[in-house]
Amino acid sequence: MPKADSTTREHLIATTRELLWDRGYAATSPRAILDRAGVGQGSMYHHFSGKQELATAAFTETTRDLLARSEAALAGGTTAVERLQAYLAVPREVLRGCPVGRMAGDPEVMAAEPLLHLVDDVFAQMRARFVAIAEEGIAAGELPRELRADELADTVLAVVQGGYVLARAAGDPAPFDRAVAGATALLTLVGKDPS
Amino acid sequence: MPKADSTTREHLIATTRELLWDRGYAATSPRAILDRAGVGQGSMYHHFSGKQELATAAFTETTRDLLARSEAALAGGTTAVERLQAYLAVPREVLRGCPVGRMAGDPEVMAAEPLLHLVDDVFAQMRARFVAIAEEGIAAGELPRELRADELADTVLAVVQGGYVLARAAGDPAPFDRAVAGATALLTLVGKDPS
DNA sequence: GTCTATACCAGGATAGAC
DNA sequence: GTCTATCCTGGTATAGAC
Repeated sequence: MPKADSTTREHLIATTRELLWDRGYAATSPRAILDRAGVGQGSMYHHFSGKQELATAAFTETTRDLLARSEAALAGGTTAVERLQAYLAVPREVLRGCPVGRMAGDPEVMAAEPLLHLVDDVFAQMRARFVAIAEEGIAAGELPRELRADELADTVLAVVQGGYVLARAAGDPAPFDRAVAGATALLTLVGKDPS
Repeated sequence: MPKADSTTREHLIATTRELLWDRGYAATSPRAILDRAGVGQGSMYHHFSGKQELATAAFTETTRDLLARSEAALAGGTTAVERLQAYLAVPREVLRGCPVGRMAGDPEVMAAEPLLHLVDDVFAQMRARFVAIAEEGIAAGELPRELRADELADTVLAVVQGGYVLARAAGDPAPFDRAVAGATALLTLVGKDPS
């Protein structure tokens, strides 16, 4: 496999990643990808079987990157509360939406097994990570025993995903920022006074 | 305007409401609406200028209903914490998604001014309601003064909207339920001990 | 008012030349 | 490997009969 091969292929993937993020899956047409990438149809159908396979390759990279950056953020604190707050505080392109969460609402994604699985998998991995952190916090007495680790994990995930929804609806990142700030404050309050 | 007029019109609207909820706007074709409603193209284009106008009429009814039911839930408690928790506890068809929030992710909705405005407006009204409730709670000493009412309002909204996203990604309502339960627990904890 | 027939454009995939 | 031409399908809207 020559080097030139990989170059066009990677270019198509990079272009597709951008479009998937901005428009979702259903609204990203092969034509739009090819126009933006500056190549003809032949290139795409040479490297991939079609739209779905290209999108899957592109989205696989996107999920890898996102998980890596989340992991980096979680490493940024020492206590459980600090680490969850560090995740909430990650800088995000709010109005562009979450590159992963956006896919969950796309009806065509629901019908495309490999894509659906990737979305599911990202959230499952983040959830597992957050559950472990919350459990440590509860065990260490940093967080009240009244909280359940699995519930808190999904609450944190949901605040971020829901914040994106609210921001997009308003055309303004402010609702996202407020939602995150509110969750951060709640964590600080319950962390301050473990019973 | 004769009665028969209104009947077909309302039938089209009701059918469209169902499809918008299940598939979103972009994925709801006039053909699908007409097939399900059992009428021809002529009926639709007689009563409405096209897909967008029909969808706007249908979605207007959807937002009215949703706001009414939210309002009913908020009336269900006495304290601020109880009222926000009552909203979180409203029974929802989780896997079907939020009929309003789902629209926020639809690229075609972003381009359809009247629809976008309706989505924005629903969240704005709910936010205003929640802010008022949270302010009362803080003023009454039920909620700690460290919390900001506007932030808490969006956090509650975001938990619900994000819960839908997580549930759809997983194909399972459990993440929604956990997210809501976690938020409910946090509210109880901060409400128990106002500083 | 409602129907069917038609028109037009775009999405997605294939064929075959270079 | 990549390009262009072509094909088929379905979304959306219009025309005109009943």
